[in-house]
Amino acid sequence: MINNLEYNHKEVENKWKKIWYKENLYKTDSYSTKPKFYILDMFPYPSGVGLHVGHLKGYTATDIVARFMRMKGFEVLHPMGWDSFGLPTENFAIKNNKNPFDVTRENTKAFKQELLNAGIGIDWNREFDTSDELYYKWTQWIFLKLYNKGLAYKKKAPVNWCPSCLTVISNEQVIQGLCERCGSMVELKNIEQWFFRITKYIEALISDIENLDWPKSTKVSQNNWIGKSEGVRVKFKIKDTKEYIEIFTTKIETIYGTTFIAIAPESKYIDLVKDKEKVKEIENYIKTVSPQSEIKRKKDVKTGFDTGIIAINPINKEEIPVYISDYILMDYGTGAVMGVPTHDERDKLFAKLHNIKSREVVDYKKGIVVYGKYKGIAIDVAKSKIIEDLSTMAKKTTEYKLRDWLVSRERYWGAPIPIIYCKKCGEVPVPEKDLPVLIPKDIKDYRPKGTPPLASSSSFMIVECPICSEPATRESKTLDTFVDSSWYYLRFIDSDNRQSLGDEALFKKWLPIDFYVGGDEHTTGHLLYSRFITRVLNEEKIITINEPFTKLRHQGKMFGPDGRKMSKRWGNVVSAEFAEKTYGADSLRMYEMFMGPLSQSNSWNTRSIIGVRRFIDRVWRLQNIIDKNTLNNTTDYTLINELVLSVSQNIESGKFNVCVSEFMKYLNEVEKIGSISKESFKKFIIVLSPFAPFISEELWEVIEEKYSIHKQLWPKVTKVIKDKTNTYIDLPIQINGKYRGNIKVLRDLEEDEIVKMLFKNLKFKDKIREENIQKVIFKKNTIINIIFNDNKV
RNA sequence: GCCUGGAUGGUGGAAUGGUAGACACGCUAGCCUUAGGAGCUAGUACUUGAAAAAGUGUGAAGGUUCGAGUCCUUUUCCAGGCACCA
Repeated sequence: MINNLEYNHKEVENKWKKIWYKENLYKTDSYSTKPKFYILDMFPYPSGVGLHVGHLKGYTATDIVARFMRMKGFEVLHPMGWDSFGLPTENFAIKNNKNPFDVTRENTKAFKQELLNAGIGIDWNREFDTSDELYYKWTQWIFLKLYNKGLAYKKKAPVNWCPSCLTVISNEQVIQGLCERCGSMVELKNIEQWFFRITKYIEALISDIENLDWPKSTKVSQNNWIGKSEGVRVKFKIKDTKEYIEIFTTKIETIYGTTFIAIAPESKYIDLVKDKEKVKEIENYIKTVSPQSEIKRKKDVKTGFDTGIIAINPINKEEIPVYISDYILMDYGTGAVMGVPTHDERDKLFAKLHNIKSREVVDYKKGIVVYGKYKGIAIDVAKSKIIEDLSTMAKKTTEYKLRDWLVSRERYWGAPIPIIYCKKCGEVPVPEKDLPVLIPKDIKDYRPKGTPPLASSSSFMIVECPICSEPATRESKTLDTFVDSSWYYLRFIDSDNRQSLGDEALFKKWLPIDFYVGGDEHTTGHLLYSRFITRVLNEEKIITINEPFTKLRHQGKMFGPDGRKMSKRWGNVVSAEFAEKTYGADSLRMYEMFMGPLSQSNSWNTRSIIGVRRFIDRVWRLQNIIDKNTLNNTTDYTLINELVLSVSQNIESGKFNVCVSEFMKYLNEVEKIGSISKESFKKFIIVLSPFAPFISEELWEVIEEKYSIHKQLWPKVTKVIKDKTNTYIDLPIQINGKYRGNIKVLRDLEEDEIVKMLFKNLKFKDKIREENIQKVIFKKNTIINIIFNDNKV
């Protein structure tokens, strides 16, 4: 038997986590008539490193909210799954000379055990991982939906190639020119790849983010990534020909200052050069700059080459030179710019290097044009006048930075793209009845080689054409793991469904996700892709929502005790297992919440967790001072009511750190009193249970209540009663706006009564004179501020 | 360069425009103990003071207000994101 002097977390946790799991305590009834609440964590890659204390920060927060909402009478869906396809798992398998299938099984098992150890309340009936055949069948099915709508297409284009991962990666996976996963410098390669047409939904993605309850910074970053800008395309005629070069600018008001044109090395305008000698020289120049990644191009040196072509500025017929330069990006605007050295830093650098003249045409401080036809006119006015003057040579347009999503990968561990190539019929989608297209297991060497590993399996590759039955071959590339994670939140609603992606009525009932928690590193990847896929599935009438995540919050990072990112390299990883063994899961959970606001990053502090552990021990000892006679004690009643009220409010506003301090304050008060009524004790452990599920369940049993505390309703908050202990309050006194102390007054006492009291009060009467009062500011039961018309106080 | 957050004791952090520093860590002193990395009590922003108390104080400078950590303007520094996007 567990004694009541010392809290034995190991024993208590072992006992309850088994019972909870066996009885599936957190099972969600899909068809419940209660109001629904769908709360979700960004599901993890089950990497081999195991779960560290940082992972648990977000999971604990969602667990607290889930438990709170459950007790508030909601049917709560809080599921968990594993993002097991993709590079993290595959690279881990390669490194350890294992098979990705086995690695996934081992790692998900370990992760799941850690979540059980931490007392995270999940409905495990709905668990899946993205490499399950039954899951990726529907990933492929979604691909086919997009294919049939013309939203999945193949094209040859310069794409990002990671020379270490030996695959292409999407723009979103390139961080400052480096591969997100391995940090290698990304190269540009001109190869054929599969894309999803996310750009078709670009305006909806911009406008609909507005009303979401998301952190402002996340909304802003996503919009910056989409990068909408309004401007003008202008045609510059080539001298002595009928040809044009079209440029894009957002500052049409500076067109009078154009002293050159610059085009990208990949630009088709290079064909305008007819001189054979020049063409050769240009080809040599291009070899030195292209194709290569942006980071390789030095930003302070803007190389270039004079093409010899002369362009004519349509606004003033000036003749200007056309250069090729590596600072012009092919895939933005028209791949050509008008060079205005005075009003653009990059043009200035270029002009300086190539001795091109410049001219100031606009004064941005004064907001007026200072050169040309519209000298002295406000910029806004001049803009539209110039566009008018250019007439057919100019066209207002909108440009975006966002490109279509590159989804194919030259890797093994992903969902095969369900396409068949037939010599007769061409590109043929795999019929729905033939899904899933399974990953071949007969591949000896699945490591990346630069060509798709799937291509080495003849049993996989050789197939009958679904149309003509002639021999055909399969597409051997696999899908980006972000395709898997762009729809996983739907599958939890109906995870066992074999007939469809999910039941329509259940989708309608459970979507959207009411609360979503995860790292902010997914802002321009996962979160954007999910919004896109949600829109497509809405158009296909599979779901009825446009936006998947109504409310989103990010958990901050957990750094090591040394303040650095937790990493094997620094030896500063604090494993969840270690923290649980030493201090107990409840202490760990409460400490993670107590450290500060959820969104804030913190360093793990091994010393500080002691404080929470002490609190847990004191909660355990509280059972010794339960007093049946305290039942009618009004202080006891007031205290617990205030606690319930405050914890409710602070959970709702996501201030879990304040909740923990409220529990501590309450305990301090109760210990001072020396006893607690059984009713208050029950309420106390109920409101504590979302934070510390183990000790509260054990104490619930100790006081002989019926299993389980986690099935109880949240205590109702009754208004704090006015009673004798509450009649007097400490009213702060300000004199000339400065705090001078408190006086004890009757609750609800009016202003003049209090002023009278002050003149009699020993502490204040010598400092103030009645005839000098200029003004009194009074807020009932809050503050009184007396202003004197002399400065003698 | 652009965007977004921050800046409060020795530390993590509290604070609907109304007593700044709650709560906790650490530290100091005392008690208890064979022992303490256990427990209990008291103290702990800074300056002056034995104390009572007084003055100062939320990165800096202004402003609004009876009253500002909180609102407004300017500015410095730190963190994060984006970045040759015309």
